[in-house]
Amino acid sequence: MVETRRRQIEDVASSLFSEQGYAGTSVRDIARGVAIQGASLYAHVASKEDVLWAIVRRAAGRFESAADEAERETSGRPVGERLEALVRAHVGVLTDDVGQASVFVREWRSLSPEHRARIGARRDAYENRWRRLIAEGSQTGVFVPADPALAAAYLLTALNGIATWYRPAGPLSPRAISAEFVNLSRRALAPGGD
Amino acid sequence: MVETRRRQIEDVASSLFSEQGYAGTSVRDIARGVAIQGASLYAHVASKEDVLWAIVRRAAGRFESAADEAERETSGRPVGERLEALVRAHVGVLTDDVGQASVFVREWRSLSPEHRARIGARRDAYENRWRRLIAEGSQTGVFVPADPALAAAYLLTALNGIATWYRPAGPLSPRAISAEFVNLSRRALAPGGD
DNA sequence: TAGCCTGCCTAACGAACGTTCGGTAGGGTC
DNA sequence: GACCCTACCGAACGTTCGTTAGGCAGGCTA
Repeated sequence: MVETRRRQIEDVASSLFSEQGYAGTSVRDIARGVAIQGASLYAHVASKEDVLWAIVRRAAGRFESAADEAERETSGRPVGERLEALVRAHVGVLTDDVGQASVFVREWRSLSPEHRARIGARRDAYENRWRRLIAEGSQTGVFVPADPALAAAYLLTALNGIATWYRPAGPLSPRAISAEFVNLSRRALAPGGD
Repeated sequence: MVETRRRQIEDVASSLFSEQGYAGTSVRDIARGVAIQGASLYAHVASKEDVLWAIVRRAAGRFESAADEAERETSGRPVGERLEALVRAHVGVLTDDVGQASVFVREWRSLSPEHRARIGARRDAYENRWRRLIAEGSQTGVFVPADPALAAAYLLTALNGIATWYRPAGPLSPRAISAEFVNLSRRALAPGGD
């Protein structure tokens, strides 16, 4: 029950943080979401920032292992397919738990300096995967010549935008979004258009 | 001096809000930025939210009039050129005042319900310009067939991402960013690639 | 039955929050 | 010299913040 409670707190905090931001959410708000008193939260949690850190860390892990799997599955395949798998994995993580993902995308600035640095390094490493892939495609002529850093930023923020508007109850299925965004992303880098 | 002071307050608030968020910035933080006491702010400002509202409203106006001008200048031209002008205008507003633009992009959720509704309507109208253009291009075969709503969301959030990482002192000039992002955006919608 | 552990409570802490108030220094107007 | 206005001050308001402390009910273990 302890671990369940802790998870429940993180889930409630995820959606509150994603709706109102970290600074805009009080400890008592979170507690209300799990139907206990604010002070009682501290039986399960070290601090408010500890909750944010747990959410962000877990979300980062999900992005990383999804990308790991995508790269493993498409290892040795053409660059275009590897990019497509990466896009699909990223969108999948986003739509799988929007609350958590949008906290990861938007609220990492609210972490303590130490945690922010730690997560910043992981974000850089993750973004570097995209840059490397784009650079490889550019050099081999499969992609249009593009600044890998700029193109990666373009793609990643385009995808991350999903976190701001996607709602599971909405009209668009994760599959439909993924398909369309894969097409847009592949074409953005594909030579020949125009 | 009154009007200057007010503008000075909004400028300081812009950068603070964009760095720490609206909820994470105190009235006394803003006051410190203009070297007066927190209470003295209220000689120039009705409330904290009033400052945010002024910033957001002004930023919205800048996006709108930049798009107006872009559409006026390219009226009657091919869809591809009109989209390019729209992208260029949007990126220009973003890089012209990153602080203000990123407050507009990220912090409109912190507005009061009334103001949030007002700005939401303007955001919708702005996004509709993009959708219409994309729909026109899709129907005439100039662009690839795409869901205009999804494609507009993709493009706009890709561009808006600039607000999160662009710094005037950084290595990338607004012109270079604009050129690259115009290319990526045009190609994303152009048929023929892959 | 005694004792302990878990999970929550109420009460309270000091600090910070947005905002209001009365006052005052200094310059411009009559 | 009397007056007023602008721009700011320090003090304080009531509220909320994150967090700590001590206690109590109820189930598990001995």
